[in-house]
Amino acid sequence: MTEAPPRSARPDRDLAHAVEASKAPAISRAAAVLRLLGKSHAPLGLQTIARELGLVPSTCLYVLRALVAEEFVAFDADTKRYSLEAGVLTLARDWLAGNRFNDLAQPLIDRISRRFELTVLGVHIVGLDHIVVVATSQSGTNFQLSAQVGSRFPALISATGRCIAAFGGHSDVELESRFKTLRWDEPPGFDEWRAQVEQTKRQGFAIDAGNYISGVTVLAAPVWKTRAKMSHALVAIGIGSALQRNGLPALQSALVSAAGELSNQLGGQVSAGWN
Amino acid sequence: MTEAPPRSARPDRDLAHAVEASKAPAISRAAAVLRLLGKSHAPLGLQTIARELGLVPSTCLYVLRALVAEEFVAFDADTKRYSLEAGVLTLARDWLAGNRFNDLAQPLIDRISRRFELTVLGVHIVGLDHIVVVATSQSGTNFQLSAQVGSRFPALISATGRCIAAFGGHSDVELESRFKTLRWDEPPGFDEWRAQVEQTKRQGFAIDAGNYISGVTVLAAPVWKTRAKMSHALVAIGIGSALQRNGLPALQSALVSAAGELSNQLGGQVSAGWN
DNA sequence: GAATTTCATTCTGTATATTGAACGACGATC
DNA sequence: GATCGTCGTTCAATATACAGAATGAAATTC
Repeated sequence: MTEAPPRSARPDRDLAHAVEASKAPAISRAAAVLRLLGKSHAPLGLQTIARELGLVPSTCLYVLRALVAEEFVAFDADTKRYSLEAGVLTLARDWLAGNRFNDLAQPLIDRISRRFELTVLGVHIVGLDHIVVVATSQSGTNFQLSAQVGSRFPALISATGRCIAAFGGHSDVELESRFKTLRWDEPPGFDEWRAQVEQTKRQGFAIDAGNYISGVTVLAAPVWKTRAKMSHALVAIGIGSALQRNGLPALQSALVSAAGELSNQLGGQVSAGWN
Repeated sequence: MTEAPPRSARPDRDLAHAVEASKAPAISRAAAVLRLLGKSHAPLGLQTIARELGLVPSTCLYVLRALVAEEFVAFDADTKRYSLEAGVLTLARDWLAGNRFNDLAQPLIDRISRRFELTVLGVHIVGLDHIVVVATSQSGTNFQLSAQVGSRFPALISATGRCIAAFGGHSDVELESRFKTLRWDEPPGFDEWRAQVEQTKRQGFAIDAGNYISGVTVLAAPVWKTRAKMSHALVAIGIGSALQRNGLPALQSALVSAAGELSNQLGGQVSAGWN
């Protein structure tokens, strides 16, 4: 009778692993809770959260209480439901304040966005497997291909991915294993992709012609914090057919030259700002 | 002999207290680390962080490692220094996505900002002692009085504070004790302030005429999520002398009417969005 | 409106996260 | 160029955060 079909069936094995390895498991749990609340489209109750993450309810309760006390999580005393609190905005502002890339990149991407009437992003390469959008600029005229600041993408996807593969200094075996996990609208074969990466090395920027999203062309140019380390990229996103007409070569050189300018500015002064 | 004079003299007694009371002290420590890194204008080393927060270095190291693993903290392997990582942006985006107030408020404050040529903010009331700026709109023409999204202020400061005092349902003793901790350019006396709060109750909005910042006038109108609970406020900020000329009464009614409209929209549908 | 499931929360013993000292390595100082 | 100070890191003992059962409250069902 009490059949209890497992609703979510996936009590977050990654979390279990992270908790096991860490010397501060409470922090892993807290991070998992925050991300779960972030993904959720509505406030969640204690049991739901615990079930979803594979946590013991009592432990989960203590985690939530601590997060509420720190103003990262909001608690509605009437409904007993939890959601993200505005405190997370403060951290984001602090990060942006200490980040020179954004201040320098914004005017450059604004200019390119206006001139070519498309969406331009600044992205930050975090770790070895993710990138985060940190600056955006959309031309009002185009029906905008929008991406919000804070969005995360797999490192190797689309044009940015080819840049990272070309300039990130990762081993071939690692590239191949990560490549297999990617989701594309129209996936390139691995050999085909390898060839495109090689071309990216030669020409200094990458193109994704409809692979990631059908009909959408993406350009990416690398930005170097130091000579050795590619830290960011500038990304232009437009409708493929429109781009062919409006002078792809001009966009390419504009993007590459802006990225180069940024690299110089970031590499120059070492002491102020740190990302 | 081992006198060990305390360098920073203030190893964060609040943190010590929070850790003591909590059943998940690691989370309090992690939050303190994040906030410290946020405030800092440069990456920090392990010892510096531990000293500043009154933590044992080894414990602090484990906290930092966990935060790095969760991509909330960046670690420079060369300099062994820690700073905030872009992962915090993702949480902020998630919060914004689940928040109907912002979407509804932005066009309204844009309109008021353009019409009266001043800075208009949407603020979120978090807990009993802080507000957070969640939306901003600056008129390009004025030399902008800027405030960034994510900025935190004491709940009772300036015009917003008078609104919270008037409509927040807090006890008089609590109001007085919190009032004493505030920092103003030109502090009002407590009795004077009480009278202004009473006036705010009657007229439905608040004015700060140069108290918080000399020469700057601030208006605030309350936004109600439910009949009982003031959850947000709309805030207009301008140069005092300019405001007197440009029709303060018109601004007042525009602000109050926008706040009322928001209250209706937020109170209406209960199920979508939650802040 | 009573019964029953589901929820949030408290409680207690134990596995373990935290502590403080010791280690090794780097950089500054004289 | 040797010494000293400071840094990041490891390790073993123990104070304690956490898992699981028990409790009470609140919906939900019949």
